[in-house]
Amino acid sequence: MPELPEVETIRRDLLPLVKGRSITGAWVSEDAPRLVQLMSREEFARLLPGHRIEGVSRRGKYLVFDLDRGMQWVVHLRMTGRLRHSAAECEEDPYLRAKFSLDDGAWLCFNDVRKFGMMWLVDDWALVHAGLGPEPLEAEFETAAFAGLLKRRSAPVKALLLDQTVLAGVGNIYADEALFAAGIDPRKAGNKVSRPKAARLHDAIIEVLHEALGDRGSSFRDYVDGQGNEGRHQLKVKVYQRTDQPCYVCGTPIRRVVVGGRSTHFCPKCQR
DNA sequence: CTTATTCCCTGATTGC
DNA sequence: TGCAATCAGGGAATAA
Repeated sequence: MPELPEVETIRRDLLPLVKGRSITGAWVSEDAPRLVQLMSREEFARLLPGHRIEGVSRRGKYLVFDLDRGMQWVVHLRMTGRLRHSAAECEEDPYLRAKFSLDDGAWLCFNDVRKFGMMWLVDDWALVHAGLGPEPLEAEFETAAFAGLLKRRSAPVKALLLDQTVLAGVGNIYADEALFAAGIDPRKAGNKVSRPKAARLHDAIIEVLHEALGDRGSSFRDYVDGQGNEGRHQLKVKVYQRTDQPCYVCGTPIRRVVVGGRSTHFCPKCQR
């Protein structure tokens, strides 16, 4: 489940390894019919080689390879996608959905068990991410605007944190963790969250994402970084997937409910 | 416009 | 132990 900290870790890993490299070959498995968006996988594999990678950036959970001639190669890992740098050919793997050779002999290997991952080759990637909300770790994520947005919505605050148009990059793990840190019941309607609580949630989101980034992300199931190594933050979560285990603050068993169609973990005593 | 639900996909987990 | 049902979840599509 790569969210902002995981995608950012991959970006930082890959940047020095691929910057300045040219793509010499591309292969997409015919068993991944939905991987390439907006064009056929054949066209994608034909058009990508020859491009030079000038940088690697990120927007929300989207990883973006900035190419020459104004093109962008955009990757979304969704649930189980992994994008790894390999000094040699990608190893044999039944879930390898695509691979890309570079001009220094290295490869980028895209592995995705559940085939939810997506890629685009575009010349105006704003079209792909149109409507994404602010970047939570940038100054554009403002307390007042965030609190105002919550005030205008009646959906559960947890569902709003998962809405990428509200803010970009938060998924199920960090939504639960931020709500715990702010002491807010995830089921509470956005417009019932007080201004001070909304401000606290705003700060908690930033803090939780920063901490997870420092731990190179959370590896609960499938996530690995750009070199194939696990993160460490799964060892430090306070509520996510801790159903029935005691709250670290008050000892009350952590509860699991479904909010916005997603499993949600919270402390019924610390979060009201 | 909003919110809620379904779908995609397959390995891991749970229940009998 | 075996096998079917359920779970996991990001985001698009659909329904209301």
